[in-house]
Amino acid sequence: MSSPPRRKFRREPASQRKDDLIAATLQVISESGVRAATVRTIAERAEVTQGLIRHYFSSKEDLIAAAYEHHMTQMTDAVTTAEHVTEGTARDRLAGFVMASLSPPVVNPGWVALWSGFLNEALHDADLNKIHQRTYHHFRDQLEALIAAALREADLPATPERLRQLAIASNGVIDGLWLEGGALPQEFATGELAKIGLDSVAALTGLDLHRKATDI
Amino acid sequence: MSSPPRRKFRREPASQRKDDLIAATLQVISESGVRAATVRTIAERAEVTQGLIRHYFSSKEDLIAAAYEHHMTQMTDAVTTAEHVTEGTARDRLAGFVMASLSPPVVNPGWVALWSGFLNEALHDADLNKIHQRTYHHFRDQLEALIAAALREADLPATPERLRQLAIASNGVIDGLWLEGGALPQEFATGELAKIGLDSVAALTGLDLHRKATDI
DNA sequence: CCAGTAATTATTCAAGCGTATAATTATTTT
DNA sequence: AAAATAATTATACGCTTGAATAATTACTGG
Repeated sequence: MSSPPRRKFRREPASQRKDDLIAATLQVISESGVRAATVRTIAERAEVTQGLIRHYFSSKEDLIAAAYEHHMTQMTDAVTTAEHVTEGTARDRLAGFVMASLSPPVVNPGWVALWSGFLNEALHDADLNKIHQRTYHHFRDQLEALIAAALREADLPATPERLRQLAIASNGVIDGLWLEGGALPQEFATGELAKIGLDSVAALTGLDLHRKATDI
Repeated sequence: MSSPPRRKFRREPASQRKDDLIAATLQVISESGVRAATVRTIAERAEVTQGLIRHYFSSKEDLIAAAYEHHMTQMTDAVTTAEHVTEGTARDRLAGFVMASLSPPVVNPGWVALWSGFLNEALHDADLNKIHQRTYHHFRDQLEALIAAALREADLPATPERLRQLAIASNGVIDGLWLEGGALPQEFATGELAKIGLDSVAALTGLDLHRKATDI
């Protein structure tokens, strides 16, 4: 009649625990999809018991939203802080932005799984929809600013309307290629998507994105 | 102690019933996401009892796969059989293909919900993954054939490699814009996405897709 | 080093899940 | 019109789900 000993545990700072639970959520969804993201599976991945989730998040939905926010921030940051995106000529920064968006670790089946799972939820959940809307705009606005700077730099003026269309189109081709590369990794050779993406944004904007500025 | 009367029903041809169950599955997922697609919810939508699903499909997973296949076929067909895509010059057919891909009913939140939900499942399910791969290729191959014909028609020869890249890029921008239009419908004016898509494919391929061939 | 606190585990609950099987009834066959 | 058939409903089973609550234990401030 001996009951198993109560499990040992450590008390972690709240922010650390929350981050761990968010990380566990992202791992589960990226590996097994949204349907697998149950409180028990997530808790197991985080090596805690399920009750703890409710101690830090008011509901599972709340945790999912936090994980969504975290993932989209991480993904945008992975692009905007990548090499060649933070310095150099505007043209080089734009090229770096496109390259980073279409190379590992941004192109990655797990991240596509996260993105598709969250999007599917966002389409019928107002809270998640807001996150989607906000992060979409944030990414596109960054891209539009880079395009605007590169065009100005090349003395190719563009009206606000045309700038908007270029940003939407460039964002579209980046998104589409990113998605295809993550969903069908074996389909594309190393660097192929990045090259196609760079060529495409160049063709759309009329900019030459290949030669480094210093080579001119 | 009177038990409620047993519910009346009609016997339908097997193919009709299967189609109804598939249609109900698509309705549920498009309205409420993959997580809402339970056998009971689907059966209720199809106005039958849940046991019937197992009479026609060996498992819920089997029904989901059938619904996926059905939806992707329907979506591709909606594009490839649209007005201006089946006849006219190659350039007009290509333009019609792009326009149809980026206009209602193809651009539609419900269809994005279906697409994202199925993709999320496909990323960790071998059977669904095959459907994804096959339907992706089918769509892209159709697009590549149209681009090839339009380039030939305009005396702009392209190597197979360049043709592949143009198809990937064009497919990417169409997918990306389609997705954004379906996920954020209020974001774009009527016809805006179709215009941007047409401009983009024109810029990518070097073709003028706006003037009708007869106007030359 | 002890008392207080709250982070964490453990347990419980009602509802929902996919599936299996038995009972019924609409339709077809003879 | 009766009998056979199979489409459909009804019921049940074991498991999982998100959430609520109770019991413990690691840590902190005195």
